Amino acid sequence: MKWVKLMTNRVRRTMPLLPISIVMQLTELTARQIRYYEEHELINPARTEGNKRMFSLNDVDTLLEIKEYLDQGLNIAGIKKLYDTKEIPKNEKAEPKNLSDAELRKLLREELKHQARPFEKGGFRQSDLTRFFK
Amino acid sequence: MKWVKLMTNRVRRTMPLLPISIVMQLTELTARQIRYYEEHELINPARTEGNKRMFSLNDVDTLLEIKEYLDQGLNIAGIKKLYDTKEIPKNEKAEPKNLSDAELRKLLREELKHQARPFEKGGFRQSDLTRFFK
DNA sequence: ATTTTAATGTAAGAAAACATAACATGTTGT
DNA sequence: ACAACATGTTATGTTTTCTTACATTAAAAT
Repeated sequence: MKWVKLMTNRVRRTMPLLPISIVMQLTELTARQIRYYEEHELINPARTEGNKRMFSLNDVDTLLEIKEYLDQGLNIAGIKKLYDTKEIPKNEKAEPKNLSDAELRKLLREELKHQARPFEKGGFRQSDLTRFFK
Repeated sequence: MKWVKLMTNRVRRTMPLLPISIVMQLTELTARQIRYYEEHELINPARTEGNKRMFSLNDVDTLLEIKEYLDQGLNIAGIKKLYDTKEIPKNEKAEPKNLSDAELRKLLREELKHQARPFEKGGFRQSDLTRFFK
């Protein structure tokens, strides 16, 4: 059952949750910029069935990085080279990748349920999604 | 500076990030159900300028709770009574609430920056939003 | 000093996602 | 059988996001 931990860990950071409007607020980038960076393959946000971009927390991280790099004077090409050079997460390809989105979300919820949280100052919630984001 | 910790802690759980489509997936509730629960004041999702609902992680938690309670045979009225009875988080009102959304997001980003993360198996990110969700 | 190029701004038109409202349906309790 | 509750469904309008194309601005190259 070790892989479940690894899995949910990866899932919660890679699950596409955020629409572009929120990412704009979080990163203070314009939609144009975000799409431009995608065009140049610095990010690869998921798409809904209707073709709308959906971003993961990892995507947001990357965008914040890109912003910093640009501030530091790098250009897109340089940043891309940086990313291309980064060692590819080897574990990534070893993991069972053939899980549907639905299955992954179910996984998340399941672990939610089974990790009963004792109490909390302000109430007595039974479940808490936020535990999956660190 | 202690309140910043408290603040970001509260912020990351109450910041409206998720559109209803994602919440539907996360909770396996229909849009109709979610709106119905809001109508009966079990949740109170934020709204965009254009009136679209935006949900926080706390909202998702609450929805998962509601689902469980309904499964357990409670009805809306019962659940509402439960929530109304819950002690109101006293600290809530003591905290400086007069911060704009923009300021709160800035706060988040700032703390991101200053908490430089050493390294990571798969790369060398400089910032990481996910740290704000636990 | 022009001219390119890179990054971003802006506008138009179409489609997706979401809103409210009204009516329909299936369950449960009386 | 009826009433109330929870949810489904459909219609219609608005907001958000998409792609594409052209404009602008600043830096780099000529």
